[in-house]
Amino acid sequence: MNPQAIKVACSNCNLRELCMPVGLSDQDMSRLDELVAVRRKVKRGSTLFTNGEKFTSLYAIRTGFFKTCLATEDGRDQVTGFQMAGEIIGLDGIVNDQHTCDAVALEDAEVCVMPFDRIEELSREVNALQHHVHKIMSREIVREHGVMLLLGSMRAEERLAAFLLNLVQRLHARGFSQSELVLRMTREEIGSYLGLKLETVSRTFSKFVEEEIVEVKQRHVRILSTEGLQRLVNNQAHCE
Amino acid sequence: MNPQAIKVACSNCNLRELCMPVGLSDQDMSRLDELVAVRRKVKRGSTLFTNGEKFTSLYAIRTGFFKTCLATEDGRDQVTGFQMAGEIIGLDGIVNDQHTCDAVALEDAEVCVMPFDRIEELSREVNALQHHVHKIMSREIVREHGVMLLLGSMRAEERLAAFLLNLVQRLHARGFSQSELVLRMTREEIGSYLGLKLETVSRTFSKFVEEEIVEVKQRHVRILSTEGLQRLVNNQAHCE
DNA sequence: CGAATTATTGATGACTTTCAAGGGATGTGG
DNA sequence: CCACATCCCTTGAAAGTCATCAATAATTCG
Repeated sequence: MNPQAIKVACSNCNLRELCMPVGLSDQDMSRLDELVAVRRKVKRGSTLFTNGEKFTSLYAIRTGFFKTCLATEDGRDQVTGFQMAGEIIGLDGIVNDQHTCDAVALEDAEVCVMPFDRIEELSREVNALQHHVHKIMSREIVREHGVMLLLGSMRAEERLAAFLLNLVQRLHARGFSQSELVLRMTREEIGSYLGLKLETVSRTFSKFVEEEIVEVKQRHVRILSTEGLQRLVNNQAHCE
Repeated sequence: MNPQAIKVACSNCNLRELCMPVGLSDQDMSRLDELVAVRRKVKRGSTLFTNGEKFTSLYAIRTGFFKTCLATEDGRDQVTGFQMAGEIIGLDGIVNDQHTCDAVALEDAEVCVMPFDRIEELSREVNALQHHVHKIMSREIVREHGVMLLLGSMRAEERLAAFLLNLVQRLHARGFSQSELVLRMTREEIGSYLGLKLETVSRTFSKFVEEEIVEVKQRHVRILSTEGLQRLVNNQAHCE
């Protein structure tokens, strides 16, 4: 059986509270089932879309873990985000009808493909969907403001602490532990996201271990003191 | 006469190509005139909206110049953008029905107030408006990706060069010079946006002057070598 | 005109990067 | 199932970049 032919139904999806509007009538909900054209599997290491590619759809992550990253001709490189189940990617492509970054699966993944013209069509008829789409985009804008604050005003320790707290909080919202996590990305990818070199990320992890804030075994991280991380992020030391 | 009572019409506005969809029928265009409830004047130094304030409207800048900035309780501070005539601000407020940053006028300004529920209503009926709203939000997301690249991977000179090029390019799109500009913000505000201290911004300006890339007299900047700035931004030196 | 804000410049120091080397982990093919 | 190649991570030493502290000058605004 072709996996792409599997009948898709948001109304039955256990992630729907993450990607869909809440409080829909049954009628509206069943209309939303039309949103997802197909599902698509993406192997670890391969791309869901790439810079320059024509934009057609938004993608809701069902399983797996992605990074989005910019690569300029002159060799600069920036991870702009890490995305997990229930999150929507592809918003960058709307403005110029083509994607402006790469979305790379960091582990085998599956996404729901939602053709954007269908989203716009349904949005005109289902008010809750319309508003939901607006909220998703606004949320991404606000998230990026936070990253700008991080990159613009935090030191290495603070950045990594904020990063870990953010990750674990999102994982917890998905039913995972509040204190344990498995990083799906390399030190280099973390560094790129945080505006640091991989050695700095590694050293900062080591420092946290020394201070008994976390335990680290390669990509397995156990947070021993959430407050310790919080204190770092809220540090007043470097502010006027 | 109450200035807020002035009859507002996007269809006659000389900025409409900047904030409105293009290629509308006369009929749709006249419908869009309903979008703008009133205009509002904002004195230099005062805020259009502030963090925590209830979100009601998006704002199209008619005249003047704004900064948007985040301020956390622990004293961190980050300018997230500078906005000029024809640009839309307030998108951050949609997701949680309240603004998450401050919008401060850096010179006396006037904005068109567009109640968001009216935008959503009209969006359902005028497809071009719906798509335009999506594009504006997507554009903001892409812009922020660019800022992340800047903050995450560029050195001071490169950041300031990119900043100047971006500013002058936007001003040029509004009919101003390609080579001369008046900064509306302080060195500290530039620094906050670029993740640098004001002294570093000042020093970097001085270095550019020494290298005869720009002339600087306080806030008046004349670009002598756009290519020089471009070369800095596209520098391969710090990339793998 | 004077106070306050803004900008410049120098000296010093902190933090991060760069360069380098070695150890572990992972995965593939024999 | 082991061996080997590759990738990833850690750690040290040195260098570079930017921040901080401080003093002065220029400008703006009431």
